[in-house]
Amino acid sequence: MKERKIQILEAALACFSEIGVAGTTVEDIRRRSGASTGSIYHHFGSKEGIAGALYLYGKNLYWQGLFEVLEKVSTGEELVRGIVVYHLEWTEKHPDWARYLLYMRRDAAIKESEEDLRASTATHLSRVGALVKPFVERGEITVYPKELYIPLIIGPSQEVIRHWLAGRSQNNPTQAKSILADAAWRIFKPKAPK
Amino acid sequence: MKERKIQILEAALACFSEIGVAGTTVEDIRRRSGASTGSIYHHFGSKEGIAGALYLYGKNLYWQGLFEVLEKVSTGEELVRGIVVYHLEWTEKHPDWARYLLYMRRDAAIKESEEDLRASTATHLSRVGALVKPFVERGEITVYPKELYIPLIIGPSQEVIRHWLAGRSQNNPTQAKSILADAAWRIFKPKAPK
Amino acid sequence: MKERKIQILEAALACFSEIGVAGTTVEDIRRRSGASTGSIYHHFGSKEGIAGALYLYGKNLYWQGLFEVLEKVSTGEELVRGIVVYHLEWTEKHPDWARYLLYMRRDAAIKESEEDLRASTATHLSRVGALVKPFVERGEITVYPKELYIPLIIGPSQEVIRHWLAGRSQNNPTQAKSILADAAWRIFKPKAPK
Amino acid sequence: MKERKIQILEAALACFSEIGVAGTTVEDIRRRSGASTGSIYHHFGSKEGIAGALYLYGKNLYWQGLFEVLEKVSTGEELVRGIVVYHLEWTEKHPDWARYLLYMRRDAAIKESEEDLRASTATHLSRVGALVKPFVERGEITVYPKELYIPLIIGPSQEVIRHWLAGRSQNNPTQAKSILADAAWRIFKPKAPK
DNA sequence: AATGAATGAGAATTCATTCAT
DNA sequence: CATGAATGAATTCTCATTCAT
Repeated sequence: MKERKIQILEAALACFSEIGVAGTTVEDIRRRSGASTGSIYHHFGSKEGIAGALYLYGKNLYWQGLFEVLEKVSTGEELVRGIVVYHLEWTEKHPDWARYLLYMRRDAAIKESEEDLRASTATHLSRVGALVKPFVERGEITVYPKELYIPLIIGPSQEVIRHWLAGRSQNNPTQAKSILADAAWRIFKPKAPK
Repeated sequence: MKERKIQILEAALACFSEIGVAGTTVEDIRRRSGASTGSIYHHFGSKEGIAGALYLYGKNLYWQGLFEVLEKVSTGEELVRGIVVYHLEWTEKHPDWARYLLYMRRDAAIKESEEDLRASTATHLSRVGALVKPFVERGEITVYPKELYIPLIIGPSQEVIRHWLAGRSQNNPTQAKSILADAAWRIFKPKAPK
Repeated sequence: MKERKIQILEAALACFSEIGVAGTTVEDIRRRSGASTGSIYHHFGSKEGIAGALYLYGKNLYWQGLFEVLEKVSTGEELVRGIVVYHLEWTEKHPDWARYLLYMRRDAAIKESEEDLRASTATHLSRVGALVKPFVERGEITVYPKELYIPLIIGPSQEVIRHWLAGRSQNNPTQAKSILADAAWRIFKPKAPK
Repeated sequence: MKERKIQILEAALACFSEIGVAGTTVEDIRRRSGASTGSIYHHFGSKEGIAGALYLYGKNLYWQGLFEVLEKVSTGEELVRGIVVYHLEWTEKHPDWARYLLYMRRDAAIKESEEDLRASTATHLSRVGALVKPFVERGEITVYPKELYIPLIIGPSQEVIRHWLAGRSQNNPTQAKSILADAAWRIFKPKAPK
């Protein structure tokens, strides 16, 4: 991507994270990025356009890191714990991105109908599905309805993260990582001896 | 409460739930409620005033129902399962309220500093603490750091709810209630036989 | 109509006439009318809204005057000459309105699809039709295809008016009124003795 | 002329004709022509530059055709009817050009002050004057004040054309050509037998 | 000649809030 | 209490034009 576009996205992320998308004005982004108003609109078309591009970009960052983790795990337990720990660590390392992706979900939902986001989400999910499938087939993790995997694995972590990102908690998310990983594994550990 | 005030609050809830507080204009509320601009300001002073009154009211609704559940449970398992099920059922029954309370959380952080909300939240939490304490002391549920109880119990349910409220899921939250309750209980069931 | 609305319309007419609709900014109208931006939008919704309301208002002015003329004529020749002369005199008396109605025709065409303008135009035309019909039936004026009456009667006058309004002619339109009325009558005078 | 220049002019004509010069953005022309912004400015210097070049070109097209007609007529009646019919036919054949020249008239007033347009208009008018003069002198057409010739000959046709170009009429202009030519001739036919 | 990113002044419009009736 | 006109600062977005490559 072009230098200018990146500068604008970085400024936007900082602003959005600090004062929210609604609270951020294009003027804020202009000032912070050093770009001109026209340039911003040239590249992104609208404030929503910036938000959408940013969401896509951030999501890709998150998923790329996750895939690296998924490719290294060899047991069901490593899989479940790996996802939880990655989620907590990534968030703690990139709080701005995490905050943005979390709070933007809804607004982004509008844009999600657009080609790019839809396509990217579909690709990621099917790729994850493929990586997880073998563990399920080998009976290394409990079988659940498809749409419950994500909630069951990262649900508790998400709640912890929300509190922390909202500034309502002093404890870093990773402080609880072993408890949260244990909890997730309790949910996914097969009942019968494998 | 006067008829007019209630009309305004109902209209506001519908608007806030649909397009968020920031996205809702006073004009939207005026149109939907049938009240005049002046009347709205007469009753609530500001847009934030409406949002605050609504938040307080909705939170009380949620907590009151929860207390009724908590007062009936007699075992740790009933406690954990009861909370999960209540959470899912209440949400499904009051999606507008649920959506509003969920999306307001962040903005609420600001408002939470205000007298009423602070006081109410503190009261609720200590009351819950008192109700839960005996079960912990009796060893009926696993001991966790204080700030992890809520995430561990309702985290997965929250994720399911979020998807549903955002319209990204066809399945009603309560469809998964037994799985989610099971999962929560797996997390809280004491390791050693009680 | 309320005082403020009229002030805004008057200011808008002056501006539009002087520098065109496209060239006029809402700020121009605000300054000239003394109203606030918000008030302008409260009453008209948009710049186009002002243009539309103005068009409707001006058209009514024109037609009302025309009806007064039409009600007084008693022969076919008086009818034809009366229309021509009225058209020239009205224009010369209200150059701002004339300019606006003439140049706005096209843009107004967009708005014409809206209830008000459509309805008003239909009403006027049918009323004129009713007033003219007797003369046609009595054979006092030549019969032409319906859609050609207006072009044939005021076509030449329109061209003269356009030049004058555009500032490309020193001669007032009414200077040519007898020639233009003669020409119109030549077109409509029945061939055979009536 | 270079291919690129022509592409730009054609795109500009289409745009200007559809939504007017003021309503057309350079971006519209860029998209439609396939040229780059820079290229457009390289060739024409400004949006006005395109409009001017186009106006000059279109006007010449119109006049050239008219001269061909004028050179063939041998009687006053042929002259008057010839102009009317040419005007209607040319318009119907080149609606984009007609629309553009018509709607540009006012803006053109400004540009008319520029060298090229002024000179060209003057040349055309004097040439027409020279061609018409003999008929006047021979008494084959009625004498009118100079500035009324154009309005009297093509006034009604212009009105018909305007309606058609604005899409407010289903009937093609040429459908009415014999009536309109008759009407014009009634205006110009000498009273006394020639 | 061509390209398209960059510019920035200026425009339309929004919206929470106030206030006279 | 109710009404709705009025306010005006703030915001998003447009667009002709310039300029480096």
